[in-house]
Amino acid sequence: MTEPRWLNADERRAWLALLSINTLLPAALDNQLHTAGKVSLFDYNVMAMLSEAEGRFLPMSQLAARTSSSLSRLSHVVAKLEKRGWLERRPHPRDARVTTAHLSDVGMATLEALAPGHVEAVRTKFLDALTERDVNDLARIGEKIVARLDDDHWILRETESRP
Amino acid sequence: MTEPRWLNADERRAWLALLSINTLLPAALDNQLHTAGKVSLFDYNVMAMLSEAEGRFLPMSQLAARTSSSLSRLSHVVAKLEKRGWLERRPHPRDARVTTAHLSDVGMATLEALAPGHVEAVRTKFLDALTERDVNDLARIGEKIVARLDDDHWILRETESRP
DNA sequence: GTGCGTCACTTGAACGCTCAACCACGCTCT
DNA sequence: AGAGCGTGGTTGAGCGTTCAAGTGACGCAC
Repeated sequence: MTEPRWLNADERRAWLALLSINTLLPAALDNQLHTAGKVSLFDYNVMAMLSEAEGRFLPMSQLAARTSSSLSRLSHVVAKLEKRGWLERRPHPRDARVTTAHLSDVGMATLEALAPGHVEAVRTKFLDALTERDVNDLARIGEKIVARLDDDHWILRETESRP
Repeated sequence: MTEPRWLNADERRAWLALLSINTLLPAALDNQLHTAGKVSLFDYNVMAMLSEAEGRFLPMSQLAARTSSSLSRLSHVVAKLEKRGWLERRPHPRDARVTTAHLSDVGMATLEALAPGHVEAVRTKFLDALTERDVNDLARIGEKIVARLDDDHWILRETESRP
């Protein structure tokens, strides 16, 4: 049983900052989205990911990967959004195990109505605090951390060349 | 109504990475703490902040600030930890409005038992992915973001010289 | 010294998330 | 063809968080 390596000053600063961001930033963005349209940040993201997909639909498991969520959490949320008429679930034609979530026209319209306020909030709460160089550094560092947590996370494949 | 400024490539990368980290990192650390001792990351942090305070106690509102949480959330959690015998609530002697949360000896012992595994997890899930320079950059950038979200957040006063 | 506004918290209900159990399907092996 | 295993997804219970409302206590004005 060897003595653990405690955090040095910079490590502690980085960790505490990340921890704070982690609770403050989602809260701030949730807040804006909730007052603008009774939607959580996660709800928004689910719809945004669908809106960017080919045909505006994705299998549940791929949608879960794109939102970094568990299938269980996603299932509950999709059920909620479906009740509001923003999404529709359909069985996959070739594989009866998979369900695909489709963004409806109403859902797309809702998303488009919410989008400007949301990106504006992302800017004012977060990006506006940073220089261009900071943003670049953060993207690089952030992706390293994501890779450590999930080495084939989809965001790592977005721009990368495939073999 | 002007056209909103959408995110450029780097901004999008930084934002998506932060969003993913935000869900994956707490989940990973929660997991480790929960299997090691039925404690959430937030529970741990509450106790850690108390352990570092003078006399191992803090008024609820200061503890809330140090954990970036609402007073309501903290109140519920402190009640839970108090039931486990790790904390104790006492009225403030001079101001009857304030309650102070005191870390008990049992709580301190629990924290010390959990700490090595926790910092190890912080390293393996997060810090080990980064170079020394990355850690430094992240600390700087992270603090800028925190400042934007809450301009007198306590972590910004830790090392800074006071007027 | 009596209102009256504010501060520091607490509470309960509604909602969201996690975890474990479950079901249905497809694939592989024999 | 059928047994067994892995995959994709759903469900319900339990717990955690948020939100709005409520309770005292302090402090300032007059």
